[in-house]
Amino acid sequence: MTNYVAALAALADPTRREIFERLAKSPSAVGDLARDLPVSRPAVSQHLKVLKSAGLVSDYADGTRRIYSIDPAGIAAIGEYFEQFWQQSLARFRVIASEAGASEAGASQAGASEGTVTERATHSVKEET
Amino acid sequence: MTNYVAALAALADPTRREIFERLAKSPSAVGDLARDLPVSRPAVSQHLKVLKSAGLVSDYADGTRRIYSIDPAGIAAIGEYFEQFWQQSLARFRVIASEAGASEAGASQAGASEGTVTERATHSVKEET
DNA sequence: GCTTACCGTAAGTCATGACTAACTATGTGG
DNA sequence: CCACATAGTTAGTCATGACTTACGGTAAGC
Repeated sequence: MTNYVAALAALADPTRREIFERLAKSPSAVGDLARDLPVSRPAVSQHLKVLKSAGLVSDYADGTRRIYSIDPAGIAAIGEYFEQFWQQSLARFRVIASEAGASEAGASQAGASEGTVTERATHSVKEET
Repeated sequence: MTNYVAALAALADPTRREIFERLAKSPSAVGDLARDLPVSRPAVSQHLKVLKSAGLVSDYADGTRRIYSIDPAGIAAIGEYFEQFWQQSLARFRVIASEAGASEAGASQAGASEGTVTERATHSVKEET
């Protein structure tokens, strides 16, 4: 877990998230990224600096160019962070569901339907009013 | 997936993250949260509003008080978002490692964190709503 | 060596949002 | 009905950070 705080702050910015998602599709140089983005090249450089220090991307030199690609470390850090809360939310949810029965447990409007993580929730919760 | 964008933006703020983590430990009222935090009660109220619209917390009335607790939906949204990139980063990593061999692939030093999140990727359970 | 291409850094501007203080609204108990 | 307690809302202030322009620095081609 490199630093989930930095990773969260980094991906909160739309431009940075866009850069990150493009790098997830394919590694790219700074200029190539800036060419397809609505911001200047220095802006992209600054964003990459933030992403790198957050452990979300890594780079290497190729002549005068620098090729950036995503780094699994940062993703893993965030994954572990939320895994922790996932457990806690499950425990809480189960307690409320059992002791409160059908009072206010329906407060959470489970919008998420399918998805690996959501399934683990609905799998164990089993709220049979 | 409720809205991973809003969820990421919400948890990027330190105060909001602190509130969220406290709610993960135990559901609380607004005043109780503000009493243990270095900010005023209206500030907590505003943060809770953001967290709620991001699907990260849910609330219910208890007299004049409002009890807030974490909502699994928001966590699930972020989980799914990163799950997607986890796959891509793994694929990328494998390609680079195999085709580059020992050139400059050492740029990304993320071999350590394989276990934890990888498990989640393989955990695809399924169920019907 | 000199030019060209590519990138990072510095300084400065400007908008977003986090915060407080004052007010309003609603529920509870005498 | 009145006093109290709790919480959401509004207006305004202030700091953080996202962006651009200008500059410096390094590697490749002629």
